[in-house]
Amino acid sequence: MLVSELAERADVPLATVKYYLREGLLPAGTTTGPRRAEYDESHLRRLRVLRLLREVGGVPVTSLREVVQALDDPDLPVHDTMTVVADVITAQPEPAQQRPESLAIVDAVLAAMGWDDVRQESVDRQRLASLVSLLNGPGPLGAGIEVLTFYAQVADQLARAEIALVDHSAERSQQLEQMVTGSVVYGQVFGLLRALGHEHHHAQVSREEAPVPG
Amino acid sequence: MLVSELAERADVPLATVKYYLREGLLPAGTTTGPRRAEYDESHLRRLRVLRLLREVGGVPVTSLREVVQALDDPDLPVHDTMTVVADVITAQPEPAQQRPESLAIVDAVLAAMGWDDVRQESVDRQRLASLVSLLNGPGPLGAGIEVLTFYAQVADQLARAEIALVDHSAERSQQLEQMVTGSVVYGQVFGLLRALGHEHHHAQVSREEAPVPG
DNA sequence: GTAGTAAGATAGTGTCGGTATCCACGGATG
DNA sequence: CATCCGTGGATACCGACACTATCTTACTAC
Repeated sequence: MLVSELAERADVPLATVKYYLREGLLPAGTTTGPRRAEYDESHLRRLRVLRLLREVGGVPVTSLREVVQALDDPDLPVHDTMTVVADVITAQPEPAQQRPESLAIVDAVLAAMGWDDVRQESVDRQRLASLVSLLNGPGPLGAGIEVLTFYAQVADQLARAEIALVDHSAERSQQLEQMVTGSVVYGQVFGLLRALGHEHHHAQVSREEAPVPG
Repeated sequence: MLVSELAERADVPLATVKYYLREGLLPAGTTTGPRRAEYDESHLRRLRVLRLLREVGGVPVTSLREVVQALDDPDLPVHDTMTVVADVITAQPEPAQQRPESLAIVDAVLAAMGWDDVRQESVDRQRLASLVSLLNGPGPLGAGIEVLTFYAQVADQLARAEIALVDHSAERSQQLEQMVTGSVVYGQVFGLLRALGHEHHHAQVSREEAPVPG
């Protein structure tokens, strides 16, 4: 297919597709003439993944470049590719200084969960420590090992189920595509369900506290 | 305290504090002279909440204005304030057209959970329907009622616990502050824990699939 | 008095994620 | 065979966003 068809099928403005091509997020089509190039289904799938990460996940374009680099290296094992992706797709730049004990708290939670396959250098581990610092700073909140471990136990249910759902017999690119998009989209889905749960349960306790007169 | 001290205590650039004042996110201090104004602890708390929503939650400044409007209306009951906030703080503009059956799927999940106190007009309900549309569109994913209900059950554990932790005897502003910031920060915390769980469990199955030789 | 800084207003800056324009030309169309 | 639409490719431009810098006036502490 031609680039205009690619854009139309993915429901993305043509100018944006050209932009992604420029940025190296989308591999060039096979040139069939001086002003002609052909794109195939793999381009379409890639484009859909990119838009999903951008629009649903809010992943910045510069991070997308790192994602595609990992995805496009056929010799990188699936798991290693996923760690690269994981380090990059979770929101927020926030470097933020952190109090020293926060990493220890995080590691205690990881130990309590038996999550001993989390890399020491995982960016998410650092980011979590930053958040823990923030929580234990000034303010009404606070994050002890018990609370965090409760959260981790709930997260574990999700993580287990989601990993179990991946078809490990499928080929590399399929697995990765599924895990990357699923991780982002279902992350949002869960967040929304949590918010809806808040709304329901808070309505319940509000009614108990202040019952309608009569 | 003077504005410069306020800025310093919250660890926010003075220019940014002035910007928030201009934008009406932060109420003006009490004027004590033509070029003098006093700020108090409530300003400091407000400023901390604002920064947290911005930096951790990624909430845009325009949405922050709606948040403070709701927070600053002392006659708005806590629960109604929270619904206003909930409609505004969950990420993404994404209007996105949706296939008609998606809302029905979402409502079936809500019914299965007994979440009958979710408002019909909840923005998150709509957003979730958009995501479901996306999931059931082209691509390797797909979201049936069963899967979504599983997610909702996990989310329910979090939502219940989080609502239960709120001190409902505290005064309005305290409750709201705690719920708003907690909802945002712990949302991030959970997301990170989920990612770390993915990393661990995926490492596990990867090792099983391709055991080290020897 | 005089140096320092406050408040308040106005204008400017950098980044991000696209859009728009332009060009030269090849393939489809009549 | 003439035309003209649309292509690939390059470059320039744009609007939103969240600040940031400057400038002015005047009080206040020394």
